[in-house]
Amino acid sequence: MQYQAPKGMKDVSPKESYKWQYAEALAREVCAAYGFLETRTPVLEHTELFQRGVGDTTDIVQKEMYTFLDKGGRSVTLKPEGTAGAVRMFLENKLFSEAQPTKMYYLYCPVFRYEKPQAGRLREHHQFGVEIFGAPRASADAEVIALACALLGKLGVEQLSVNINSIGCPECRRVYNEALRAHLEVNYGALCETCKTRFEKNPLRILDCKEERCAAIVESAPRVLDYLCADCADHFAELKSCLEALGIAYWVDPMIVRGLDYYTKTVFEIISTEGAYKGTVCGGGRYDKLISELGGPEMPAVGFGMGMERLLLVAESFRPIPEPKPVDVYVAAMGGDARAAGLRLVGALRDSGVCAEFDHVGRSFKAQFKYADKLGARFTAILGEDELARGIIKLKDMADGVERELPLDGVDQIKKRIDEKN
RNA sequence: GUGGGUGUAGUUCAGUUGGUUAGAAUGCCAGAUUGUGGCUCUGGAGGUCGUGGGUUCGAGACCCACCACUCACCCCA
Repeated sequence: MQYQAPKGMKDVSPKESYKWQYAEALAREVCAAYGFLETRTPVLEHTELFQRGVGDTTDIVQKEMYTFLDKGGRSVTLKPEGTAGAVRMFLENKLFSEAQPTKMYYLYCPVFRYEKPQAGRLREHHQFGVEIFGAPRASADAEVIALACALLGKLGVEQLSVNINSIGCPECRRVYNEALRAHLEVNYGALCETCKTRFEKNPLRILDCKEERCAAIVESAPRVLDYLCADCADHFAELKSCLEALGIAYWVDPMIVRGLDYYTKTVFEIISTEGAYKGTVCGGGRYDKLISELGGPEMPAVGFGMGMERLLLVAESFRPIPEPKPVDVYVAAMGGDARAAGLRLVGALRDSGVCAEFDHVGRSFKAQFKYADKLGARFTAILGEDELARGIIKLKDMADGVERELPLDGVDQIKKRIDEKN
């Protein structure tokens, strides 16, 4: 094979695009019901945006970004996640001066991370994400969680677990970090190498470590939830009661910390617990400091990102995605004049909203029938010299083989027969 | 970045200790039916055996390197 897509990048072929369109249509439906509007931002942003927004210490920024110099010598980066670009758009368009909150979503947003690809994790993937800016109350956190659950429900994903946690604001986190360090210090020698470097920079991340020895140490560590300040504790309590009000079952998982530095207070993950693909489908949280960190006003924010490739894997492990409707009528014409008449018929049918197909290969009648069958055509309109001379077509019902003569210009009658069938 | 597995037709795969012209199924095209699909039968097209080197009289098979895919780890969606 001479050319292939770059490593970790995958095509969506015409045969499978219906799956994406199905999920996208449902996502738009849910977003509309929840009052979110779509935003579209560039695939590229200035590198500083992510260094500042995602966090210099994260693995994403340190080693996973597609960063390069453009012809003007500026360092630009393919989006490694969706939020920073949305915030930049919000600020650049001065949307903060409108009535708040601003609720928006993005669909099929390509994001890039340079890492070794594996199941459900490519170098390029596409995100569905939502953000609410300017909404301090926990009902907003609950709303984005509810939105995610609603979409998953519509896709047939029933077995899921909503895991929530709070990592507090910078103030209570500082207190907690000290307590955590004090606990970890005793066992410092036993930590894995990466965790030793995390110890100074970001001890919270050690909670997330999958190394057995680290997990053992962390087990007895103090919990963030016990160190929340009054404001953050209230917020978390409010979140729980909002979720209860919305009828969303949840688990509090104090080990969720998320990989991005910008989170404050609420963090959450939605995990598929059954089916062929188990794992996180949706992750998000609150990031009250990010907008000001990127040069905007002090304004709270909450949102989530959902990898669409993974979403489709999960959805399909529960229930097949419905295939699009097949061709309504295949027009099989043979002979020069008949083909011309057939083309006119196809055009007229299409104008009236019928999905009509025509032969562009030069197949025999027989082969055209075969092909019509392959396309799943409900009807085949037969138009040969005889029919043309009589000004009719024979409309064959492919399911029972019954043919019926209809006038060649009888688009309405053909359409009526098709509508009866649908 | 670390460690495993796998690369043979469009696809899924056989291919014996290294031995003639690399096979099957499926899909595609055509014919049987000169104007009628699905079922059946017959035929056809389709392969630089991932790439490059090496061992050998002889390599799809053995050795080395590279590339790709894939799974796990790290991390994360």
